[in-house]
Amino acid sequence: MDSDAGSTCSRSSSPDLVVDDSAGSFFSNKMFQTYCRENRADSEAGQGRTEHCGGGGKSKNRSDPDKEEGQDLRLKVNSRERKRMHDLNQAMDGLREVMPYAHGPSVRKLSKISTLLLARNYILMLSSSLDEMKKLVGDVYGGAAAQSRTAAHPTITPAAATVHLPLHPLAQSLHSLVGSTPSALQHHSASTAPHSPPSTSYLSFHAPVQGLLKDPLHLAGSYRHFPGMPCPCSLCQPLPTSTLHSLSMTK
DNA sequence: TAGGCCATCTGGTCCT
DNA sequence: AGGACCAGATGGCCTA
Repeated sequence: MDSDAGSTCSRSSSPDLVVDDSAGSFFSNKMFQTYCRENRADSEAGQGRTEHCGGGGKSKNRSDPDKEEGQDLRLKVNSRERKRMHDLNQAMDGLREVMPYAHGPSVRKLSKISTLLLARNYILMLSSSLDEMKKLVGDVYGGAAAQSRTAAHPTITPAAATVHLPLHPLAQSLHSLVGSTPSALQHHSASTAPHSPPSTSYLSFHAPVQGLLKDPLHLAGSYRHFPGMPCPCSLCQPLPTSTLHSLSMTK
């Protein structure tokens, strides 16, 4: 397809570039070009046919409304499909927003496949961290509760302890998770149990997924981790300098 | 320049 | 019948 107008919207998955697909801009950009091209092609084809048929005006009159109807249908279908894909991309952007990688104008957007793979591993990492934390809290406050009972202190339930005690170190580690947009995950941490400090494991891929990409650090080529800012967080520390360098990529 | 990623078009299939 | 979903094809943009 000739999609010259695609230059204006070829990276339109980000909300600010998404072309309003509603009726107001129905013929904007590519749609307009396609519409013009098809009209031109049709008129040319119509000319050719009339020339070829040698004045078959009747058949032309009969076929044109059908053709226009078909065109309208095709345009409608195209528009719906475009809108569907835009919605999908918006959802993908929403997912990117809550993913633990640096967001910014100088940072290249995660690709779709990278977003999905990172999301998967992020969820797996959070799940295992949550399990680990539950275990730890159970161990610590199981003993603490027994002690408090003997000391006539108010009983602290493990759930309450989960909410209060480990918040400080976790808040720090959360910083490393959310990168430059710590607020992105704040509602998560507030509504769910706190998590243990993240490991770097969520950045790498587990065996079944690994085959999808050339290397486990394929993600690294898609975004920069804390651009321009040395990050002392636990997530960055274990990574060798060379790895961090390969992680960074500017536009 | 090759390869990756993407948007769009298009035809097919399934569902309501 | 109309709409949603899907996958293949195509062409543009960007980066190494």
